[in-house]
Amino acid sequence: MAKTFKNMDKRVERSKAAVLRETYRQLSKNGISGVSIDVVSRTSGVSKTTIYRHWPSRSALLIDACSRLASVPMAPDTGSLRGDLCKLLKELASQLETANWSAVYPSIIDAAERDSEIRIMQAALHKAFMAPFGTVFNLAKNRGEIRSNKATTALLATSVGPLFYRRWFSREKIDGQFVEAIAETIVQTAYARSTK
Amino acid sequence: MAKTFKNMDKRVERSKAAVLRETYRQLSKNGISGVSIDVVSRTSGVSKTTIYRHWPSRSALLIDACSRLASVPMAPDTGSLRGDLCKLLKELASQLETANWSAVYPSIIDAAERDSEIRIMQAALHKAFMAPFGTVFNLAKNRGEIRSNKATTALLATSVGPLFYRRWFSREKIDGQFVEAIAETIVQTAYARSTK
Amino acid sequence: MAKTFKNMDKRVERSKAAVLRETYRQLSKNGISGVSIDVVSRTSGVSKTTIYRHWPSRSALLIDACSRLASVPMAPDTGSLRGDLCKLLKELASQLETANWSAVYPSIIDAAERDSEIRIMQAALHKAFMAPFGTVFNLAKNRGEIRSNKATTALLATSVGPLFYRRWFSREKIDGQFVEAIAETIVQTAYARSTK
Amino acid sequence: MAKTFKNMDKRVERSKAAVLRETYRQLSKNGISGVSIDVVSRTSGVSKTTIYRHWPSRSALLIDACSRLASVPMAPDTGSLRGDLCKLLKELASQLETANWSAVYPSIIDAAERDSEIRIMQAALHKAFMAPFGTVFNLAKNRGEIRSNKATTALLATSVGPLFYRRWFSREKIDGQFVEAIAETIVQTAYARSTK
DNA sequence: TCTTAACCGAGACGGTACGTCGCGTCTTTTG
DNA sequence: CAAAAGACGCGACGTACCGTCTCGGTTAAGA
Repeated sequence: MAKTFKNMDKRVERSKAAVLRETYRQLSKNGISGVSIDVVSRTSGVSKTTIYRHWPSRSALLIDACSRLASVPMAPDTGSLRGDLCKLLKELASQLETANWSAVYPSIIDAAERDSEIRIMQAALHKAFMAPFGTVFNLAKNRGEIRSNKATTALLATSVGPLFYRRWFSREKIDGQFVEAIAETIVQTAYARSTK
Repeated sequence: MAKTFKNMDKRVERSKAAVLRETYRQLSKNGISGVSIDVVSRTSGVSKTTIYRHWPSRSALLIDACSRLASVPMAPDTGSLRGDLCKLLKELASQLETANWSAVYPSIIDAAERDSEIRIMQAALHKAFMAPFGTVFNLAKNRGEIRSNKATTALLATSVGPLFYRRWFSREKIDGQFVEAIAETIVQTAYARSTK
Repeated sequence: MAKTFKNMDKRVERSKAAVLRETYRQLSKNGISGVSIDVVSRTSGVSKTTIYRHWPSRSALLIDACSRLASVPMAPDTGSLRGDLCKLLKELASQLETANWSAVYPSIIDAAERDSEIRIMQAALHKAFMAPFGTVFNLAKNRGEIRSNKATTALLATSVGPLFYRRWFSREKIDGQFVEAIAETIVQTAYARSTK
Repeated sequence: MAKTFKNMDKRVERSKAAVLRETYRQLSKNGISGVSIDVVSRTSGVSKTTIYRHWPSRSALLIDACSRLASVPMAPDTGSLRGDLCKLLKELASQLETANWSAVYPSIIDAAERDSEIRIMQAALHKAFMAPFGTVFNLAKNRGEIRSNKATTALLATSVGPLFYRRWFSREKIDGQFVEAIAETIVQTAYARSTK
C-alpha cells in the first residue's frame, strides 16, 4: 500500500478550512441556496479549481458545512423528568430564537426532500440534535417516570414538535409558560396508562 | 373611473392559466428553487415578457402558484373532541404522506425565512390549513371539553407539531396509533386543571 | 362611395401632430436609433395602435419626422458670387454647429445606406438643403461669373463638401477664414479655363 | 509581479478571433446598429459570457471590430502634387465605391455623435485614413508647391470633402474627371497668394 | 540536496437563468 | 368607426452562477 497514510498536505488543510469557514458564513446568513461557489472562492481566496478538487460538487461542500451547524447541548440531570425536559426545551427554544442554524434548517429540510445525500446528512444532524432528549428519557425510564411500554420516539415528537411548529410554521413566540405546559403534558403522558 | 368592468381580454386568462399550471407543476416536482421562469415560458408557450406583464417578479408568481397548494379539509363534527381530532389528524397525516404540497412546504418555509412577501403568503397558507382545527377546538370549548382558560393555540401546536416533526424532521412513519396517542394527549390536556 | 372624402377626423390630425412632435423631439435629442415607438406612444399619449394606423412602420414615421428637420435659408443676392457664397456658407457653418439636425443627419445617412425609403427621403431633404446654392450658382452663371461649361454640381460638391467634412469627419472648427478661403477657391475655379 | 508574461491561454486567442471575425462580418453587412451580441455568439460559437469576458461592453467590441476596417493606402510619390493627389483621390474614390467600410462609416459617425469612446475610435480611424494625404502635402511643401503659410488641414478638407459629399450626401458618381478637377483646384489654391 | 509529483491561483469556457426593453401584431372596449 | 389601452411573441441586452477546462507556478516529499 506504499505511501498514503498521513500525507495530508498542510496546504490542503488550510484551503479546506478557509473554504468551509466562508461557506459556513454564507450559509448562516443566506441559507443553502444563498451559498455561491464563485463567491466562496472569491472571498476565501481559494480558487474554484481547488474547491472542486476537494469536494466533488456544491452539494458535498454544503453538506460538509452544514454538519458544523450542530451545537448540541449537554443532557441535564435535575433528578426529575419534568426538570430535565424544562431545561432542555428552554435551551432548544432559546436556540430556535437566536442560533444561526435556526434560519438555515428549513433550507436543509427542503434540500433533503430532493437530494438523498443531503437527506442522510440531515438525518445525522437531527440525530445529534435530539440525542440529549434520548438520554433524558432513558434516565426517566430508569427512574420509573416513563411506563416501560411507552415509545420514547413518540414522547420526543410530542416534546419538540410543538416548538418546531411555533418557530417555523406558525411563527409564534415560544415563551416559558408554553414550554412548561409541554413538559407537563409529556410527564402526564409518560406515566399514563396506555389508552388502548 | 374609466376602465371598469369586463374588459378582460380572453388571452389574459388563457396565459395566466397556462403559466400557473406549468409553474405549479414545476413547483410540485422541484420546490420553489426549482421553478425557472425561462422553463415555465418555454413549456407553457407563454412568452417571458407576458409572464412579467402579469406578475411583477418571480416571487410574485411563486406566491400565486403556492397559494393554489392548499386543499383544506372540512372540519368534522363527530360529537367529541377526540373523534374530531382523530379524523383531522388522520387526514393531515395522509396528506403529509401523499399530497404534493408536502414536498414543497419546506421550500416555502425556507423562502419565508428571507423574503417578507413569501412570509406573508406562508402565513395565509398556514392559517387556511389550520382553520379546521380552530373550528374543532371551538366546538369542543362549547361542549365544555376544553377548560375556558386554555389557549387553543397551544393545543394546536401540540396537535400538529408532532406530525410535522415526523414528516419533515425525523422522517418517521405516522401511523394510526401515533395519531390516536396525540389525540388522547390533547383531550387530557384540554380538560386538565392548569398546572400552575 | 357615400361619405369618405374630406372626413379627415380632427382626432386624426391631433394624434398625428402629437406623435410627430414627440418623435421630432426624440429624434433631435438621440438620433434615429434613439427614437422608440413605445416611448413616443407613452409620452405623446397616443396609443401604439394609432401610431401604426397612421404610419405603416417605424421607418415611415421617422421619415415623416425627419422631413421636418429642414430649415432652408433664403438664397441671398449680394450681387457677386463671392458675396453670395460667403453668406450661404457662413449660414451653413452656423447651422452645422448649432442646429439640432446637425447631430441627427449622420443617422439619416446611415439608415439611408440600408433602407431605400429612407434613401429617398434623404435625397429630398438634401435637395431642399442645397437648393439655395443652386439659385446662387444660376445667378452667377447669368452674371458670367461661371463659365457656361462648368457643372454646378461640381462647384456645389467643392463648396459644401469641405464644411461637411469638418463637421462630421475631422470634427474641426469651421471659422470665418476657412469659409472665405472656400468661397475664394470656388470663385477662382468657376471662372478658370477648363484644365483640359 | 506574479502573473507576468506568456500565460496566454490558447483559447483566448481563438475566441477573440472568432468573435471579431463574426462581428466584422455583421458590421460590414448591417452597420453598427445591426450587430447583435446574441447573434455574434450563436454564429461564432463563442458564448455570450466569454464575449463579455473579453470586451466590457457592446461598444467596446464594436470599436475593436471597427478598428479593423482601415485599409490605408500607401502615400504615392509621383513627383508632383497634382500626380500624387490624383492617385490618392482615385484610390479613395474607388474605395468609397467598393470597400465595405464605406457603407459602415456613417454608422460610426452617427454613433460618435453620442458616444465619446466611439468618438475617440473614429478620430483614430480618421487620422489613419488621412495620413497619406499628410505625407503628400508635406512632400509638396518641400518641393515648394504649397506656399508655406497655407494650412494643410484646409487643403485636406478641400480635397476629400467633395468626395465624401458625393459618396454619402448627394450620392453622385465620382468619376475621373471630377477627381482631376478637384486635384487641379487644390494645386491652384496651394500655390495662390493668400486672399487676405 | 534535488527532483518530481501533488497542489494551487487565475481565469477561460459553454451553459442556463435572470429581469428589462423595443418591435409590430392583435383584441377588446370606449366615445 | 377611430381611438385608447394594453396583451402578446419575439429576440436582444448585460449579469450571475454552475461545473469543467487549461495554464503556469509553488511546495513538500522521498530518492
